[in-house]
Amino acid sequence: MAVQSASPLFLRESEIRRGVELLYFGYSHLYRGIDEGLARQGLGRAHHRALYFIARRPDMTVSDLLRILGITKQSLGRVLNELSDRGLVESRTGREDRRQRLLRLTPEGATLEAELFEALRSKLSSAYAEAGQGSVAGFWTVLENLIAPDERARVADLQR
Amino acid sequence: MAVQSASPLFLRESEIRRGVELLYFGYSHLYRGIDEGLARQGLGRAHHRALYFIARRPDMTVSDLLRILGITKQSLGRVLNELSDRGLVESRTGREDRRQRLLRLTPEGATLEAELFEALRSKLSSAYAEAGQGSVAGFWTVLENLIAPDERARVADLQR
DNA sequence: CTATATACGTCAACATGGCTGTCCAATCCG
DNA sequence: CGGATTGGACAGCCATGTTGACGTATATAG
Repeated sequence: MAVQSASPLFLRESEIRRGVELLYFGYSHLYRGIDEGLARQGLGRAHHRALYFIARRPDMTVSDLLRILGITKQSLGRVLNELSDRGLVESRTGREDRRQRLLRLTPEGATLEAELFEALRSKLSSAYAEAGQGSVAGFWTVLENLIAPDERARVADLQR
Repeated sequence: MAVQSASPLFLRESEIRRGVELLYFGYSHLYRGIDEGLARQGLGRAHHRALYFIARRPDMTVSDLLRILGITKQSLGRVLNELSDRGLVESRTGREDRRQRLLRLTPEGATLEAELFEALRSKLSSAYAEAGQGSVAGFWTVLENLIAPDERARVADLQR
């Protein structure tokens, strides 16, 4: 076996590990700033995820949010109760189907979400700017292909 | 205000939200398969991260691993104890500095890590293949720029 | 109208994996 | 020698996920 041979297998593994590591550290870095803002409100990342998607799709139903987050009803229930206790989220009964609860941010919730989003925005937009538009397109393409086909529709649906 | 105007601000926010969402769902999907293999051993993601980096850099010291993972000594201690109880990781005393413990996978640990890596590899490599080489380069570039400058050196150091 | 399915909420118990604070032993180095 | 560093350990707490079991309101099919 050749020492450090540039075999396809070796190259492939190295490329994969690079992707794994960049995703891990990039993801970690993106959320590092958020945690501080959340802690000031006594909230955690789970609350942020709910706030984020409710901001993104006002009047989303509970079950839609459950499907997006991929957690159990009980876990989400706790989070939504805490958010509504703090007056950040409110829900109204659905007009067509009165079993549904349509979720919305209150003005206070919208303000908090905007503040947290700003932390994400500043980090991602400077990464976009330094990388250039072509790289951003590649970044999106790889990630889209990483998502399971059956989930892709749900994710794409979020962007209009 | 024009309906759906292509204002720079609107475009920027939409591009940022797209990145946030793709990162979240892509990252989630990448690790979904891993959890099952880990559960069979009674291990969690925290164990996998330790296994992964020890595999990547054999003879890494405990404090190097702490810096990479960004967790506390106590949290890592629990994980390392569980891994060494199961015979997956072993440590030897450093040659130069005898206070250091150099971490290594046992053959069993290496086998498990390889099996878990295979799950990552199959998902990421098919995303790479579908996206194409140009997109992969962009994917790497954006993520590298997303990592804080002071962390970049540590991450780059992992890839040789 | 009745039966069944769905959407949502809730109680209880438990696991994982972070955290803080504190203390200690071995070792290195000036 | 004495202070700094590396690593390990004990105790307790918190956030956020899990299962399982139930209950209520509403929709919908037969």
